[in-house]
Amino acid sequence: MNTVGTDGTPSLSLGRVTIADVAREAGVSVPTVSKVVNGRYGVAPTTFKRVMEVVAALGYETSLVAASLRRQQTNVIGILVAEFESFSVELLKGISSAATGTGYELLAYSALAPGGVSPGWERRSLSRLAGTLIDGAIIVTPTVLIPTTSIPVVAIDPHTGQAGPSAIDSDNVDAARVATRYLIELGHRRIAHIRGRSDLTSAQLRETGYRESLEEAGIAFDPALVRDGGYQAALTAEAARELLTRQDRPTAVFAANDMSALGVLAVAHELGLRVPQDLSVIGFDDVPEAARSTPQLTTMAQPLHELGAQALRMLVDLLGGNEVPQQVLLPAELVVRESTGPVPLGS
Amino acid sequence: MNTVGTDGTPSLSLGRVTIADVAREAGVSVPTVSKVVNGRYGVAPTTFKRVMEVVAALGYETSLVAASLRRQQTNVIGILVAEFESFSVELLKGISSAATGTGYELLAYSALAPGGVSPGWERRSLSRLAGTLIDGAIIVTPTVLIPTTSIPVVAIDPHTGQAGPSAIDSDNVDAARVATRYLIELGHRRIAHIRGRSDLTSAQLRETGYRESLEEAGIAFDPALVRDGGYQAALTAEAARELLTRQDRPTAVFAANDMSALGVLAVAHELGLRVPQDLSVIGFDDVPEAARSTPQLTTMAQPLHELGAQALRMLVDLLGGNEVPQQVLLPAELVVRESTGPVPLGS
DNA sequence: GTGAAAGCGCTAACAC
DNA sequence: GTGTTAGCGCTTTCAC
Repeated sequence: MNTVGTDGTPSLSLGRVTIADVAREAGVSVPTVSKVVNGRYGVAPTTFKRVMEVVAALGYETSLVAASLRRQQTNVIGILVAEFESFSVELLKGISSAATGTGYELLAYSALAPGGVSPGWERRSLSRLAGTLIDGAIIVTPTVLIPTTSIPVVAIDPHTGQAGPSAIDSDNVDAARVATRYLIELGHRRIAHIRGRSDLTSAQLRETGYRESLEEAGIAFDPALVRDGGYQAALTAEAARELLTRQDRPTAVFAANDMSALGVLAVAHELGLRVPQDLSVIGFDDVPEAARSTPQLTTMAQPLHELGAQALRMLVDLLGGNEVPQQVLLPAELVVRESTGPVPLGS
Repeated sequence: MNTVGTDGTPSLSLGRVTIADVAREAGVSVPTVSKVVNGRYGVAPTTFKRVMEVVAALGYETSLVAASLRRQQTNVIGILVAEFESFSVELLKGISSAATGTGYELLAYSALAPGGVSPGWERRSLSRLAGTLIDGAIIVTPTVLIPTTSIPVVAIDPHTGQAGPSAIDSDNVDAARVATRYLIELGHRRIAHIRGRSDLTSAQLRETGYRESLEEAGIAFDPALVRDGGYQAALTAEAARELLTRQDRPTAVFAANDMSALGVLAVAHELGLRVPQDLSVIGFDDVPEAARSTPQLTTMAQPLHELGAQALRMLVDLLGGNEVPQQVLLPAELVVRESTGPVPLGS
């Protein structure tokens, strides 16, 4: 990119300043500049000084790409997400604060598959980045089981199946039990459940918790009250419409996550049902939107920041050659807001 | 990394699968694999098929790093942030949704300077990534004026000074006027202002709007009521303590952003001042925390998602060789919650 | 239609 | 102390 004019001075081209530009300008070889820049021993003080001056003057900064191609280590941790939305971004905040001071830089990557989430995005991203750009990765809600890879990996909200990477998650069964039990305590007996993404353990475990609480209360499980929402508001809408237009419609809905719960709220509104007078809705996650909806959403709050922070700490441990647990479960907490209330009279 | 056993089959080493592994396995040369993978013309159908099969079998994916070192273009857009916190992360959501379908991938990068924000982090990150890893960049709240660089850049909440890159921001002067005017309408006359980061135009313009509204209402500007908060809760605390322990303390505070406003709320609580009965507080940004504080924060809501989305669209335009405006201003909106109220009797 | 050679910017080994 | 050589994984001429 950069060229040298006929007078020998570097031209002010638009390209990036390379190590060769610095070497030429300082009158030394490329490896010498490399040594100076990386603080290696074996450089004369005067040479060191001269090179540093040129580096400063030219504003040279080593290219992450070139360096990482050659080196085995980059001190960069990758966070792989399908897209940047409420859930992943809350985790990111926790990861970021935990990463401060560790010496690692953060690279959050989203391949943004056109046409929705394409299964296997994380395997693809991982292959593209691992071994070169990043030293380790945190993968958020993977769509496939991550194979044992070249670099340490930690999953948040992991995929179903055995033998995946180390994973962090909320105690989904317990949280789902608490959520369902809360609705039961409010007097509800016809409680629907909007399932999450069936390939994630979290979705399966939340359904398990739901069923367990029903059973515990002696309420027969009714398959007609369980629908798929895929953790997305849009996918939930149709399911909710079916559920809420039944003649024996449920008086309460436990949605597998907040996005789904918000989808239920929208459909309820559209059908003229008042929440919580006619219908109670409880979500899961406590993303920021939960506190901003009308009515505000009652939900099982996941410690999203802490989930992210723990994942980062585990990954740093792994990177340091330490052993880490195969699975860590953090407790979720019931946050009562406005979308839940006593069962309607006459139900 | 990958080795070939004495029997000629590739060993199952832990390293990444390289193009050479695929070539060897398929019995073709490396360039041929490259052509197949990149869909170039001039490959026999049978060869194409065989290579693709090996690619699938081995799970090969081209390395972003190696490819971008050689290529001039990567189809990756970089988002450079100091750290992942409420503000930057809300922008990220907007950027992400606007980027879907454009064919660009997103790489959000945080160098996480140890010991707080180090000035110039974005210049450093940009140098490390530009020209190789990313085709263009969006820089959030830069700490220095970004020089004209090798790649297109768009700034959100730009640095002061002339001739920076194209920038997106809220209409800060107008928004600050609205905020201050609202407090005045509530009867307040002793209105303090916690300034933002003085190197950002947003902070300067918010102070300008504040002063203009005071003047408009015939209230003399009192320098003693203006303190620095640096857009951070922690930095704001001391300033707020000074302000609120004065005998002629203000009855209202206009904080330059929500983090500062939250800092004021904390100090007020600590001093036993009731908000809004004893003190009104208004913030700026409307980050998620604003709706979750006690009391909930009245604030000037920036269209954070839209700011991010616009930035992305501008960058894509720039990347496409189109002209874009030097500056785009989006309107902010007053969101009244619980932290503001009429001036206390007897003040 | 295919492969040999060169080179992107950098760092690691090893001469000198 | 410093420079020469090699090579990371890939793409791009350009012969054959």
